[in-house]
Amino acid sequence: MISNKCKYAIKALVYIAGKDEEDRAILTADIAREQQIPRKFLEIILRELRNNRILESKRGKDGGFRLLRAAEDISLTEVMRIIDGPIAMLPCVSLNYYHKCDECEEESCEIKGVFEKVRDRTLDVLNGQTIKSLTLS
Amino acid sequence: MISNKCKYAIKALVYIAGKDEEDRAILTADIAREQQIPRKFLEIILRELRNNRILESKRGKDGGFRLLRAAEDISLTEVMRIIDGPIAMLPCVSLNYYHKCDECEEESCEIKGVFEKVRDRTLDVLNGQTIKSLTLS
DNA sequence: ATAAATACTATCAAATAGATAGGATTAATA
DNA sequence: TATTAATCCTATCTATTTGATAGTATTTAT
Repeated sequence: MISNKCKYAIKALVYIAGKDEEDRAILTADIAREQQIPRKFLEIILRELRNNRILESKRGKDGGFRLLRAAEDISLTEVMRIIDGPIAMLPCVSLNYYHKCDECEEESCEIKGVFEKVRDRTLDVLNGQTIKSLTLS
Repeated sequence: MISNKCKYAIKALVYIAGKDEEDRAILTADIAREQQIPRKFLEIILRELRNNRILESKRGKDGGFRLLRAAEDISLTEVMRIIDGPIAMLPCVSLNYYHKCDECEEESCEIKGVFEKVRDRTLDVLNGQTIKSLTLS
């Protein structure tokens, strides 16, 4: 399962992308209210997205958040990896967070192959998705 | 990611299935040693698999564990669901552990569709797999 | 100055992960 | 019946993650 935090992050980004034509920074409070996300928790999430160059923020009056890039250039997998880390089901088949299992040798691992296939089929679905494509659905 | 516990469970079952022709109960200590799994932790896992009718156990001298069903009748998903719970990435798309998200209405959820596809492609891979098929790979 | 926003720091509670310890119970067998 | 070898059970523990809240500092437009 993805975490609530990750779900909130995706929903917040889709919400911001949906307000794009308004040409103003989007408020944490608005997102929190509309998407039913705990406000202070959302603050943390938005700051994390800003620190990872998904969002830009402006402080003070008329402040808020905007997408730093076009919505079609922000992939779903990028957001998921920032918030939750690996997408793969085993560390030893992760493309972005690979590390060897302590207890087993990969050459003789009986389960690695299956989870490589799961990873590939999962990425087949996720790789095509962007904040833009989610906004349209 | 699946938990270590789940990985241990699968590996233990594959190990037991591999010793099938020997017609004797398999010891926790042997599995722990061969598969490099912490022994006391493995005890808990094996008991849990027994409680869920995957394994049978015999106590006392000459005791140990055996598969309760044929290895080809124990699916990978069944084991994963016993140990880790849902396979899906969102509660609202889980087939076996469904529950509605607190904060969103499913009819208007922008992300549900994608994660339904992920679930389906994941199960396409996992559903064909059994403890037997893993033993052969 | 004031108001309105994000930024930051600290903290917290509950759940989960990943175990470990120690003794109770059961069963085979000498 | 004593011994040995195994699972069973209960309790406990530490660290991490999840999901969040509180309070204050800082920035910015007007």
